[in-house]
Amino acid sequence: MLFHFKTQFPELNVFWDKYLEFQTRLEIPAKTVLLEEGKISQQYIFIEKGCVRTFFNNNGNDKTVQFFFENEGLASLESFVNNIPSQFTIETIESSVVYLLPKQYVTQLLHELSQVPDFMQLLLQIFSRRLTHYTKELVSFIRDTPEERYQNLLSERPHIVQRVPQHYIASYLGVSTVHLSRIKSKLAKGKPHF
Amino acid sequence: MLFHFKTQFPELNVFWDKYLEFQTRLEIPAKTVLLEEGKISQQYIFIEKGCVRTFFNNNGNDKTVQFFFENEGLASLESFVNNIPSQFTIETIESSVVYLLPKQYVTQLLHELSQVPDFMQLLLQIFSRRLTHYTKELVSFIRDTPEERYQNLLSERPHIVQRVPQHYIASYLGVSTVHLSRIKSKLAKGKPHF
DNA sequence: TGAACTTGATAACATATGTTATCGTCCGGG
DNA sequence: CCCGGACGATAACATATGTTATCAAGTTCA
Repeated sequence: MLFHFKTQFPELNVFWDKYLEFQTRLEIPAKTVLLEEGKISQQYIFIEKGCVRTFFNNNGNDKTVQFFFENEGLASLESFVNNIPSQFTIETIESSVVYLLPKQYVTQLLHELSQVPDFMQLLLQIFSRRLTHYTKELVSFIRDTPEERYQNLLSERPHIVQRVPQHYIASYLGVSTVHLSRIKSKLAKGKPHF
Repeated sequence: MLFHFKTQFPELNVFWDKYLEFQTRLEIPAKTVLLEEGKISQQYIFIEKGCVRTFFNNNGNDKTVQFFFENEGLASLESFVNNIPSQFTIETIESSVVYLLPKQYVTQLLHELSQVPDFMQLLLQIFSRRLTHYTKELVSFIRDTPEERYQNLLSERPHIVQRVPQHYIASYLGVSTVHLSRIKSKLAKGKPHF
C-alpha cells in the first residue's frame, strides 16, 4: 500500500498539486470494487469521503487486511512498482467519493520527487513506517489472542469498530463472526457499562 | 530488516566494497545475541557462516519471525532508520561467523548510493520486495492452517526445516512444539516414504 | 565416561475456535 | 407498508490447538 504524500509531507504539496488536474472524481456505492485481486494496479486511490477495505479471497471466505478512511490514499504498491498482479482486492464499504490518479502520472510524480534533495531520506522513512506497520500486524497475529486483538482495536482505533460492519472486523481479526460475537459478549459481562 | 546490497545488486558492489575495511569479523557460538529487543540497532550484520533468527519475547515464550543463512545480511530497519528500539532480538542458532558494519558507515554508504542515477528505482524495488515478503507472511498467517504453513515451508524452503531445530520451527509457525510433532506424525502417516 | 542439557515424540486432558443452524432486528426499496 | 436482505446474537456440536507430564535418544563438556 502506498501512502499519501500530501497529508504526510506538506513540503511536497507543490508536487502533488500539479497532478490534481489528472485525477478523476468518482461517486460510488458500497461494495464497489476498485481493484480486483489478481489484476495489475493502474491507479492511485485517494478517499475524499467514505471508507474502503483491502481483502483477499480464501475459498469464498474473505479475509480483510486493512481499512482506509477519509483523506487516506492507497494503491497496491508491489503491483504498482513491479507491474505484477495485486494480492488484494480493494472495495468500498460505504458509499464513497474517491479520486483516481492513473499510474503513469504517479510514476511521473515519483520521478519529479526523486529530484528533491533528501527525498531518499523521506522515502526511507515512509517505507520503514510501512514495514513497521506490517511487522506490527504480523507480530500481533502471532502473539495476541483474537480477544486481545479486538481490545487493541477498540482502544487504539475505535473509529474502525464504530464504523465498520462487524463481519468485516471479524475477518480482519482472523476469527469467525460467531467467535467475535462471543468475544464481545464475554467482554460485556466483564465490564458492564451503566 | 535490510537487504544485502552486494548479493542483490552486483552493479553496486563497488560502493559496498569501499566499506569492507570497516567491518568487524566475529566468530561466535550458538545462541549469541547480536541485537537485543528494545535496544537500538547499531550495525548491519552480514552472515559468512552459520545462521541466525529474529524473534520477540512473549512472556518468556519466544516467537521466531525469520531465519537468515550464509551470505545474507540483516539489520532492524526501523531501528536503524528512525533510531528507535528494535522490535526483535537477533540471535545465532548455530555457531557462526558474521561481519558487522557500524551504522555510521551504513548511513554513509546509503548517502553515497543516493547519488547513483535511478537508485530510487532500485530502492523502490527493494522495499516493495520486503513489503511483499511481509504481506505474504501476514496473509499466510491469516489464511493457512499451521499444517499448511508447515507444508509450504517444507516445499518452498526445505533447507530451513532440515537445518533449524524443531522448536524454532514451531515458534516460527506459531504453534506449540507438541502440535508441530502432531503435524509431522500426521503427515508421516499420510505419505509413508520407503 | 557420566551428568546435564537439548531435542523430539507421545498421551491425556483443557481450552479456544470453527461450523451450522436458528432467531431477531433493522433498514431500504418496491 | 411490507418484504427481503444485511447484520448480529446465541446454542450445540465438532475440531484444532495448547498445556502438562513423561520418556527416549542424542550431544556437550568437564
